[in-house]
Amino acid sequence: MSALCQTMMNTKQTVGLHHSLNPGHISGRYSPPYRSPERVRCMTTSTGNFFGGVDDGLLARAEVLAAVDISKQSSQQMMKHDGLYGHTADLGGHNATPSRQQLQMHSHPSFGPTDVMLEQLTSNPTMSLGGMSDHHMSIANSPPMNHHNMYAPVYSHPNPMGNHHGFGGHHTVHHTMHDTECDPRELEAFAERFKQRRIKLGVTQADVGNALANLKLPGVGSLSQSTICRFESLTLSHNNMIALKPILQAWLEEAEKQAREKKEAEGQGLACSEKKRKRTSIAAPEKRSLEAYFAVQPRPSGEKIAQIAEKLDLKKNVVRVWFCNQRQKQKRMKFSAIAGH
DNA sequence: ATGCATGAGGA
DNA sequence: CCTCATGCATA
Repeated sequence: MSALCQTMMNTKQTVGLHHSLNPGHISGRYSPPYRSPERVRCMTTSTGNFFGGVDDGLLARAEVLAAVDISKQSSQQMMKHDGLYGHTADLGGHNATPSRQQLQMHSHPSFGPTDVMLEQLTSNPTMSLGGMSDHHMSIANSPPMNHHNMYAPVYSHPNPMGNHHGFGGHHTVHHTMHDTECDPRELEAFAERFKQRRIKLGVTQADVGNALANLKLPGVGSLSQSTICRFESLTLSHNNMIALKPILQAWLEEAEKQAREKKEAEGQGLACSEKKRKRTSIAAPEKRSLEAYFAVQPRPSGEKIAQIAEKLDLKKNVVRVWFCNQRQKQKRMKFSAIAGH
């Protein structure tokens, strides 16, 4: 098991924040106001399955057949389906995922300097959902920060020497990985403790996310409520969990320290602009179909995706993204084999 | 808590 | 186009 850990821990990556995000001009999949006309169009007028959810089994089978059929009649080939991860194990185990670095700074144009008052680090019971705003600014990664820790939140360069982590000889390894344990058990325990203490402090997940920026750790900006939530519920990739742990740990310690010393509330006023993104909602029947397709081919080719999209009356990009997200989902800790404890 | 989406980085 | 880390919007 330790070997397993080793193999999947060789991804160091940044915890930077990106997303400069612009208003939802994107691709016109969402209509600005209210309910978008598109979001539910697939519910009743869809291709052929308009059954509320009666026979799933049959439907699923039918869809699978359809999927196979499609690939035959038009592609006549299986393309390159290399996604062999029907077995819930890999988590990037086989592929020594390199790494990535993503850091970029963007501060909200409207709010420059960000008042610093350590606000959210400790919040008193009176209010807890202080900053729902989005002032993600972020990091300026600093090169010289990685200690022995291979999971430094930010790493500065691609590392030319290659094999930094000996996942090749995964067995005699135990070396430098103290505080950044790759042990799922440890992570789980920490996540649990973290949540408990966070709640005790009366801080919301969103607060934590925003407060992270105040820690001013190199390469660490704020995070969303989503991410904090996923960390606590272990629904992040193993590597992601490991990368975030030290950061959240740092916040926790800092917050508890300050909670001890002082108690003062502060709200950071942040107005939100007008940037509403409409979330596409894929109706159940279509979703079931997609799942069926996914079962037989987790990584359909672009052409196949187009076919599926047409068949389900969904935009191709929506289908593509759905598959991407589905694949990612499989790799999340909670459901991956290694997390099984 | 989660579904769908964006974007960086890498082939 | 994919993978991954993340986020907005929403159930």
